[in-house]
Amino acid sequence: MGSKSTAKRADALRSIDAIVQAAAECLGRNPEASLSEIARAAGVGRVTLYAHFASRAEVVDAAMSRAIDRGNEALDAVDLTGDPLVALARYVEVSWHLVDQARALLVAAQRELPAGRIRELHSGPAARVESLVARGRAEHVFRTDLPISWLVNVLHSVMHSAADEIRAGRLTSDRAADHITATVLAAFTPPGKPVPQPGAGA
Amino acid sequence: MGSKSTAKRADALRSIDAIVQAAAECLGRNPEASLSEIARAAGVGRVTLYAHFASRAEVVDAAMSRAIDRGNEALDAVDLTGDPLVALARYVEVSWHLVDQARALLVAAQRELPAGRIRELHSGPAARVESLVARGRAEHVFRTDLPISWLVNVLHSVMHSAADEIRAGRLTSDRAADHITATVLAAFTPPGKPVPQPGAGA
DNA sequence: AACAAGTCGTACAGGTGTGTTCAGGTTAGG
DNA sequence: CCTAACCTGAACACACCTGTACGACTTGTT
Repeated sequence: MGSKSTAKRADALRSIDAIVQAAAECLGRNPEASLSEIARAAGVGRVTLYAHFASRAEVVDAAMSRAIDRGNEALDAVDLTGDPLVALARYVEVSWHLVDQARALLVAAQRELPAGRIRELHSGPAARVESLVARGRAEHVFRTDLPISWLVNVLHSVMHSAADEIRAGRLTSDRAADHITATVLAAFTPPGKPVPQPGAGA
Repeated sequence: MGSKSTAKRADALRSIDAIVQAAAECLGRNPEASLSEIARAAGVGRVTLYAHFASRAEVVDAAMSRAIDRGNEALDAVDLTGDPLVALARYVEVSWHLVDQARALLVAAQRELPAGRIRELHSGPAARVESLVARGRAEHVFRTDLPISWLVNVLHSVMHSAADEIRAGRLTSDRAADHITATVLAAFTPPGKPVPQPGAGA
């Protein structure tokens, strides 16, 4: 495709980037942040924002896409092979606070974007966890008496739970990952089998 | 205190009740439902609402208080003594959809009411679960390597998780309680001990 | 340098929600 | 039955957000 016709100026690209970044931050704090607020946080005029994004939905979409891309990028670097227990711990370590920051943003997206678009954006990261859980089940490490979708949802719920506890001042960031993995690994253990202990390898 | 001076008419009391009830329903569906919407749902003029509640915050507070009271009432009828595992299962059975309905309402409250008020309203139900979890820990049935507040939060998170799954059509209401208890009991199991099986009693 | 692209503040129009006021109709309760 | 309390729709003032239009100024690119 010819990229010559729409040769944007470096100036404009900088503005767009600042806007998307500010949108991710503002919407991450408050899903109903106004465009004025976002523009101000980006250090640009409100009119400039409208010069690059036709509607609020476009801004939300851009911010959401950016967050997903960042997340995918970080998760690509994580080794999810080997012992499912260890792999899951590695996954949690990287993604728990990513998921947290994206939560409020997701709320904004759910109100501004069509459901299909949400699913489209979310399908990438979701598939990663689902296949890991499926593998753990096949290897008899994770329980099979509950649906995969349920287990994945529980994982995300517990990560959100950690974010809540931190906000409430009842948990420190450095202990969050440990709490999450300890909880989830126990929740994923097949009935009758002993809950894995932190020290015990394999 | 003289209650004679403010002898409200039966008419007014009926209106107030209708408003609070409608508020609980509307805010339960949508945390940012307008007062017009609530008044309409209550079958009452918008002005009438303002005759009884000075501000939006007062309406939210009344709706929230009502929901908490209802919840407390229902929970008072639940026997939380005996085997903590069974007691927890009984608690989940009654409260999981109660918690769900109150969730959106809580979101509204968090935006309209001071944090202290929220904590005040929420302290009653919270104490109940906390003491149950504490007892389970004392009896070596629940894990002690994680804080009580964390375990309680996980319980609530998993209940929300179930509500999400139902809304997404991946879970039916009748199976929700089973999924929740199966998950939470495993999550609460001390490391090294086997996770309880549904069929196995005591 | 010079033109186009970008940015800016201001201002306007349309929409929605919040509180308040007012005059007139309805109903409960002594 | 009769009064005061209650309900009502309509209307107003205020605030905020969205989206658009305009003229003037600044900046990047060639």
